[in-house]
Amino acid sequence: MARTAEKLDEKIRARNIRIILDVATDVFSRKGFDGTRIAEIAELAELPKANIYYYFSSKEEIYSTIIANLIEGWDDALSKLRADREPAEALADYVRTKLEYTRKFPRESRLFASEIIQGARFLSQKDRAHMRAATDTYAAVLERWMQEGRMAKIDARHFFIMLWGATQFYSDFEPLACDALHTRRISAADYDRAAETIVATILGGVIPRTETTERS
Amino acid sequence: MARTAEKLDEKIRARNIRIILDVATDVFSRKGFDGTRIAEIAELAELPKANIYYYFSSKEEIYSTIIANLIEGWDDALSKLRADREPAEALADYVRTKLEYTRKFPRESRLFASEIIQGARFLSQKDRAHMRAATDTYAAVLERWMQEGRMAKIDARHFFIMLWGATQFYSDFEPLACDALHTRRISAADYDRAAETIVATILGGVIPRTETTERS
DNA sequence: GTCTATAGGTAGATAGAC
DNA sequence: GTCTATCTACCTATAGAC
Repeated sequence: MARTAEKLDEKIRARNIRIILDVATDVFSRKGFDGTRIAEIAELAELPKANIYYYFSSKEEIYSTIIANLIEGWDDALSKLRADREPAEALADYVRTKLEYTRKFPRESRLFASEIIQGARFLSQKDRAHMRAATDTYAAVLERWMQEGRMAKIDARHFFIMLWGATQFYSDFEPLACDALHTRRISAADYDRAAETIVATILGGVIPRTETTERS
Repeated sequence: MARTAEKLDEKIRARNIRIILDVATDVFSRKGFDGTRIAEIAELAELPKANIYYYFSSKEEIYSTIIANLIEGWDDALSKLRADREPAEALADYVRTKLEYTRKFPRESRLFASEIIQGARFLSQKDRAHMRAATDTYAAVLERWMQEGRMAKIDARHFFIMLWGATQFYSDFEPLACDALHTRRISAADYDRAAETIVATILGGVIPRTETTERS
C-alpha cells in the first residue's frame, strides 16, 4: 500500500519535472532569463506557481538544468568528423547532422544562443572546458586531412565557427531567415535546401575553375 | 540672452540624448530588452532616472530608436555586390565589409541579434520590408552571375544566410568564438583571419580538385 | 504533494519642488 | 532642464493550511 503510493508519487514527480523543464525551455528561449516569469511557466505547465518551487529551488536552477542538457547536441554532430573518413563525406554529414539538430530542437538552440549572447553567465566552466576540448580534437582531425593533402589549407577553427554560424541561423534568427526565404515558417524542405547549399559551397566553392576544368 | 540660453539647452539636450542612447545600446546588448533596467542606464549615463523619462517617454522608445538606426549597416555591406563587378572580388569585399561592421559595432550587432532571437518584437514592418527588398535585389545579382556562368549555381538566399551567420558569430557569440580560438578577446587580427578563411572557403571550397587540375 | 495568501523587494513611470 | 520622493504594479520566493 505504502509502496504503491510511493511509486505513484514518483511517477507524478517525474512527469511534473519533465513538463516544467519542457515549458520552461519554451519561455526561456523566447524571452531570455530575465524576461521569463515563473508565473508564466506555472501557467503553461498547468501547475500552481508554488509547485514550481516545490520541484526547483529557484528560477536559476531550472535554467541551469536546461543549459547543462544542451551540450550533448554539440558532441553528436562533431563525432561525424572521424579522421579515417573521406573529408567531403564527413563534412557533409556534419553539416546535415547539425542542421537536423537545430531543426528538431529549435527552442533549445535558441535558448543556448540567448545564453551566449548575454555573456554565457550560467554556462558552467566544466561545460565550456568540454566544448573547448571537443573543438581542439576535431580541429586536429581537419589539420591532419590538410597535411595529407585531402583538404585545402585553411584555419580549422575559423572554419568551424563558419559552420556553426551558418547552421544555427535557421532556428536562432528564424524571423530573418523567413523574411529572406519569403516564407512564414522554415520547413523541413528548407532545411534540406540549406544543407545542400552549405555543403556545395564549402566543398566546391562558388567560383568556377578555369575554362578547361571539368567538374566530375 | 534668451537665445544664448536656448542654444545652450539645445547642446545639453543633444549631448544627453547621445549619451543615453550610447549607454542604453551597451546595456540592451548585454541584457536584452526585459533584462535591462532604466535605473542602470541612468547610472551609467550619470543622470537621475527621472531625466531619462524627460528625454524618452518609455523604455520601449529608447529601444526602438536604437533598433531603427541599426538597419543602415545591413545596406552598406550588401551594396558591395554590384552586378558589373567580378563575382570573386565583390563577394570577398562583402564578407570583409560585413566583418568590419561587426568588429566596429559589436554592441549594435548583439543588440540586433538579441532582438531577432526574441522574435523581432520591436523591429518595425517598414524595416523588415526594407531588408526583404534588399535581399531580393542582391539575390538577383547573384542569380545573374550564375546565368552568365560566372558563379556556381546554388541557392542565393541560403548562401546569404550562410554568410550572415558566419560573419555575425564573432560579435554575437563572442564567448564561444573566444573559446574556439583560445583567446580572451577577438582581436583585429582574428577578424582578418576570419575574413581570409571565409573568403577562401566560399570562393574555392575546401576539397582539392582532381589531381590534374591546377589552381591559378 | 497541492494550493492560497502574502511577505519582501524592485521595476517602470510620474508628481511636483526647484 | 534637473532631481527627490513616491505611486502602482508586478516579481521571486515562502509560510502554512489542507
